[in-house]
Amino acid sequence: MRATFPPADEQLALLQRGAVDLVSEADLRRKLERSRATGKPLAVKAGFDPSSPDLHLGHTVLLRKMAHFQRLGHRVVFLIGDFTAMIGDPTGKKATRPQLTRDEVMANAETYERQVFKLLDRDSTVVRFNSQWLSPMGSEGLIRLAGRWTLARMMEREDFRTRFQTNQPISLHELLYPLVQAKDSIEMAKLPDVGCDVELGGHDQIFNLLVGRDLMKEDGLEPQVCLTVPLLVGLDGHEKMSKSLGNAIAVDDPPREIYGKTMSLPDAPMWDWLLLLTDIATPEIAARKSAVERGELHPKKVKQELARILVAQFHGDAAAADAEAEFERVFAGGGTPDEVPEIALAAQPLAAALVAAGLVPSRKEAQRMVEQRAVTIDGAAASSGQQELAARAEPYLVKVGKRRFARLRVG
RNA sequence: GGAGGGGUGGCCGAGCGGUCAAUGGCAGCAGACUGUAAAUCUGCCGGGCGACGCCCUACGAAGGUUCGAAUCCUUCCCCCUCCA
Repeated sequence: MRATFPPADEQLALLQRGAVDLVSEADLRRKLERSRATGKPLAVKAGFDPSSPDLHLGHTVLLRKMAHFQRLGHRVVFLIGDFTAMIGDPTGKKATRPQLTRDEVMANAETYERQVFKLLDRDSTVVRFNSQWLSPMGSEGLIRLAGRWTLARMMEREDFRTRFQTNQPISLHELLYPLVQAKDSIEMAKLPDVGCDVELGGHDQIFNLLVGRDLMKEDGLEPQVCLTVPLLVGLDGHEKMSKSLGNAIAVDDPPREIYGKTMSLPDAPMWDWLLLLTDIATPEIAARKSAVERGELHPKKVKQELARILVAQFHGDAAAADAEAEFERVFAGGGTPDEVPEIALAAQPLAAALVAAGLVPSRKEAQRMVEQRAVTIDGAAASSGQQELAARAEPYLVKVGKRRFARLRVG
């Protein structure tokens, strides 16, 4: 089957949207033109670490870029770094990650696939595991690989350099990571059913991607084009989105949560989110931004549009509409969510009940919440943590803070 | 291999025998104001309890000295610097 591709310029426009690095544009254009001429789609590589399989919006920036390639008729290779994950990457300072077993890796990989195909087209996606070529390499192969780079060149990488300069530890095996990743590209390029024309990554990956490009050249292979996307800012509006920082929206989050969390995003990063997470045309985003700056458009409106789009992306339009209606009713209207979890408890003091219901982590905390008038029972502020929640036919409607609700059925 | 510096609550960082659950900053939580935005103001910010007092756990780990230790001693683990 000979595919037909749009003109290279047209393709470039989409592919460069939101991109940070593109090395090089000329190479990419050449590859695009060749694939047009031959009808052979490009192979686009992106690697994923299977140690924490919960995808969040930060990952989807990259996945969406992969989807852009697919939309243009190209093929993506979803590379699961099972080999590297089993080594266990201790980069994150103290958090020495537990080594994953084969079974855990496979289970995580499955979880990945389930989430990933919300955004990617299954038919034009190839899933690979890098243990396929890294395992047989052995220590000899690894040493040979290490011999292909120098410390000086490795220290060109910014995070290594700053860690070195600030006397932070750098484990030797961390130095191997860029090389191993490069090895992935080399091996994939050699496999006829895989290939590696372009490698995608977050902006923090640019060094690794470029090592791959260099080593491919050295091996006489056609070098990969390196394309990076920005790291998405998380809900705090400051740090990059990550599960461990608690500032993430997970792909698996329920619709109303995606909507609500999005609405809590500070205004400033909202424009980046529109660019990186939606298909709204760039000029239209700019138009909204200037309208907001002129005071002609309320920023909340724009954020709601963003929230709707994000929910729809993962749960469909109906869910988006529902989430918005719910949001307006509960937060703008001060109402009660229509789905409040109901929890059955024995009669006990309020503070204990809040803990039992999972609304607060400890009784101390419950006590504090009550003292700060943040706890409401049936609409009235609770007066004391010791107050007894007596058995009652009707459940108590309890609210803690702005967004924690529960119906406590006490019997 | 040698010499020296250091490991404190989510992070940074004071304390260096009692008055230390541990100053301060950041982050976080709650309240006010709002648009579940930002900024600002206020309060909270280890846990438990018959609870404005008491108890438990906590200052890398384990022992010890002492009426009493985050603070002193011993051993161990880890990090960093300089020399080789």
